[in-house]
Amino acid sequence: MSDAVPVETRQAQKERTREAILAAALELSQTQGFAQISLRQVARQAGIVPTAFYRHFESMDQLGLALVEQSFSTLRRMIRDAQRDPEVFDNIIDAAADVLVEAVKESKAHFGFVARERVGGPDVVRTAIRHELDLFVSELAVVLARLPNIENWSSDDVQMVSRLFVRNMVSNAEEVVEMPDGRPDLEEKIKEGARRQMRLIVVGFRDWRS
Amino acid sequence: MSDAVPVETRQAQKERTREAILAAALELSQTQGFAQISLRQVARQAGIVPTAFYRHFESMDQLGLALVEQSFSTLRRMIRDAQRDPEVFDNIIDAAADVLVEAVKESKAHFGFVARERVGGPDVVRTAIRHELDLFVSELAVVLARLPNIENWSSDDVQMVSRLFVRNMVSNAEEVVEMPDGRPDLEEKIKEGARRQMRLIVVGFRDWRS
DNA sequence: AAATTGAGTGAACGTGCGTACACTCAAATA
DNA sequence: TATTTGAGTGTACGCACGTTCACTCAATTT
Repeated sequence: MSDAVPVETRQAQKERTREAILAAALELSQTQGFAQISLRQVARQAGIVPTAFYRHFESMDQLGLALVEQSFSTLRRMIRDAQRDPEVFDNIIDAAADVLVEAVKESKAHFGFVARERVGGPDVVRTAIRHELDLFVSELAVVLARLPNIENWSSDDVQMVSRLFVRNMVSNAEEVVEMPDGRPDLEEKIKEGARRQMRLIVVGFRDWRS
Repeated sequence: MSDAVPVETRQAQKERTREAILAAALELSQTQGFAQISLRQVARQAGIVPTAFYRHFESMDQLGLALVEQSFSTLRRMIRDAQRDPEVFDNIIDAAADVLVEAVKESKAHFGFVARERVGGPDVVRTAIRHELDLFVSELAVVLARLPNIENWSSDDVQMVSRLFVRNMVSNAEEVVEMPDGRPDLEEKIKEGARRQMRLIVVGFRDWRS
């Protein structure tokens, strides 16, 4: 512990390589799916030798779990930001449709990862994603329960509606992810579709009897 | 062309092997996903030598497409049968929920294949499944358009609702497929959830304004 | 009865894989 | 300054893969 030229390089360098591995795996997953990419491909793309991979993850499964974590932290931050917006409380539907399309466009890779590996990934990854999505449904249910039309519903019903919303979110995210790049018209179409679907569900709220 | 002891064995034998290959691939797909099973695994499970595979399919991709076809023919037969049932017209919702759970239970493997490979499969398989599902949405839209509440909707709206139903069908099918085997309670829960979701959407119909 | 066909065989190939092991050499520590 | 640490290297291994090719031998055709 004394004077040294670099402020902190060792730890930071390691972190940078770790990020490179995560980024490489995320990119390769987009075209081939996480389950079919190999440790060697990831290492090659990340610019390291295969054996160096083990300094950061003990297996591809662990790398997959790290990607799940990264993806959901992106997703949660997005929802948290959206909740701060006062417009959201007034008009959840249009806001949600906008937020969805915009956020997904920004984090295509992470949304795509979740949508794809939720059903196509290795066992351990699938399980982790399902668990995160279940958490997400419950979190959204808490938000929904405070909305005007819903405040005196049974909690079972609120959970169900929350599931319906999340399910649609995942589906719409799939569509955005599959969307070709330079097509703002398609984007607007998906947004409009999401808006209608949500409005339809919300209109159902009004006449709901359990 | 004259008398022979066997009635027809050559062609039939070939067909049996083909079915064995399809069955083997379907079973292996359930645990690992179609994209990660190998030609040699399929051959092994089907009881043939790897090279014999090529007598029936020119590649794994072609085998995948054959499985898509098989799965959707199962699915279509199911819907056709359900439509004959007069109860369906009176009470689509409960009927659909019942039909869904029962049919999916009966053809778990095929539904699972569609749900899984729709997003996780090889490119060519994904494309084929999406195309079939789009067809399916349009077919369902025709049926829906004849229902009391909907007959004077715009066709855009009907398509949208049809998409919503198919989307939910796929999601619920996923849940049934993931369901552990000896749990009739879970099954009833999923059925009830599907019923509620569809009812919610239908209630929305009544107050719908485009 | 003789000739043809084609589903299934079995050995062999080149390739990419995961992982082991012994290594280097700069940053971190003492 | 001398020592330790640990991220990244390079070789080497055994294995499963897709595909090739020349083959057998029973059902089918002539």
